[in-house]
Amino acid sequence: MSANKLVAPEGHSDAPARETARRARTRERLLDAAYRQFSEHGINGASIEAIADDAGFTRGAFYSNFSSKEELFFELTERENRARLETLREHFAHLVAPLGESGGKPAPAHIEGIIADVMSFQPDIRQWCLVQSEFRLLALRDPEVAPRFLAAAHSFQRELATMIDTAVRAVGVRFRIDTLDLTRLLIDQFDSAMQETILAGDDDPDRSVREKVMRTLPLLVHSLTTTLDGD
Amino acid sequence: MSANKLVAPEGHSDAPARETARRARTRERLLDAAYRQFSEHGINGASIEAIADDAGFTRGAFYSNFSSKEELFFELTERENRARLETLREHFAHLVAPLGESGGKPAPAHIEGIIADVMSFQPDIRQWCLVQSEFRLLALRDPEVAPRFLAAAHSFQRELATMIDTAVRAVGVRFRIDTLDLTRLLIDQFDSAMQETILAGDDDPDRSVREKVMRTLPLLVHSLTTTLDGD
DNA sequence: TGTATCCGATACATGAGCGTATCGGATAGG
DNA sequence: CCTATCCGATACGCTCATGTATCGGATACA
Repeated sequence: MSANKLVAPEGHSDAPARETARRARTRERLLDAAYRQFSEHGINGASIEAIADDAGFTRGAFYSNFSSKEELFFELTERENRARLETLREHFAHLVAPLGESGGKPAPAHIEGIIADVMSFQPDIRQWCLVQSEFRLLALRDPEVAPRFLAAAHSFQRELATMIDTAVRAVGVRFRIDTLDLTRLLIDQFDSAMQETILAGDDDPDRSVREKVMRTLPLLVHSLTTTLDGD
Repeated sequence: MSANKLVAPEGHSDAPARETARRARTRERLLDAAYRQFSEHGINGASIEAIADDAGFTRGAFYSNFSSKEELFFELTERENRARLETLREHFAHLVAPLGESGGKPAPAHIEGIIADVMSFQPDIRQWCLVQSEFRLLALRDPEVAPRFLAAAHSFQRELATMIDTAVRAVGVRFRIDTLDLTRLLIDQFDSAMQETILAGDDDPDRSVREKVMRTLPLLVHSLTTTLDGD
């Protein structure tokens, strides 16, 4: 019975972090494995042993790093959300750079393409969609996790909304509805396309999703936009 | 070791149904219990014993009526889908009756209200949403169940699309996009509102969903419609 | 009312997953 | 190189869910 965690190991520092590089690595590997297992079997269907196995460990490693499957799941969603926001920002930066360079405003008709570009760049669509669905379902059932899910969803929505907003301003059009509402609408459409694609058993899901989105999004965006000069 | 099912009990009738009223009742009770249990704990989280208990039986009754939890789940979704389609049709019939009676066409501006009415009348929103989400997630993961889910979803979409189509014709407007696409869009919006409502922990979900839908749907429908006389 | 059949209850065996206590190799610090 | 500590592996006991085989009461029918 060791008293490792019971007494703070630091004398004067208030940083509780006592993480070895080794520990961090195994945590990452466990998270990676959890990503695979959760997306394939769901949070209830994936056993702790299966996750540890997939990561190349035994359950001992798991219990040394996490206290429960839920904790692991939430850490996973946080990590992935961070990563998504990061790639989203990067991708957007690459997109708006040429807009400023060319000097003149691009054709407003291209706004749909820009929006589609911003949203379509989602690597690993399938796994992400599955884990996200699992997260949502968990949140729908359990009032305790609902705030977590809503926080993640909202932060993503806000981020994307400001991006769409600046892109739209740069192009010189406005929407007839609140940008955040529109963003939610677009996200819903995107999610729906993702799910349909997966359900159809389509290979190359990324391309298929983009095609699906582009089938209705242009008219939708067009119908909801107006130029800054009037109607 | 009885040979009940091994030999067809009928001499000349080709109807394989040998269902007692008793048997049918216990099946219904089991399905009801499964509805509650699946919506609360998910298909993986609900044990067979819990379902049987909830129905007031033991597992013996379950195994006497179903061969697996999946079979039970699919029968449940089929039963509920039938019920949904039924109430949808009924509700629509009540809605269009006054349209024909009054002789004149109602104001096209009311088309959004009609659509919202048609879609909003969904009893037991919460449980249905949860089971539906579970079904979708299962289908996303398992290519074997994807067709089942798609079949149910598409039949619902088609039904609703024809309803919207006739309602729209009666009112005298047209959509600028394919009716089926629009229907899907509306269903997505409706589902999204349902989920948000549940996530917010709102009581009286039915009212809340309708409010949410009405916040964006009118403008959306308006932007996508055009009168039959031109633009 | 008597009897054959149906159907849900009960008992049992089995396996999977979980959490903990403990061990031993790896690693960092001197 | 030596030692204290860390951390993942192993072994154990336990609970819960499953599937089956069998039993006994209910039900239909004469």
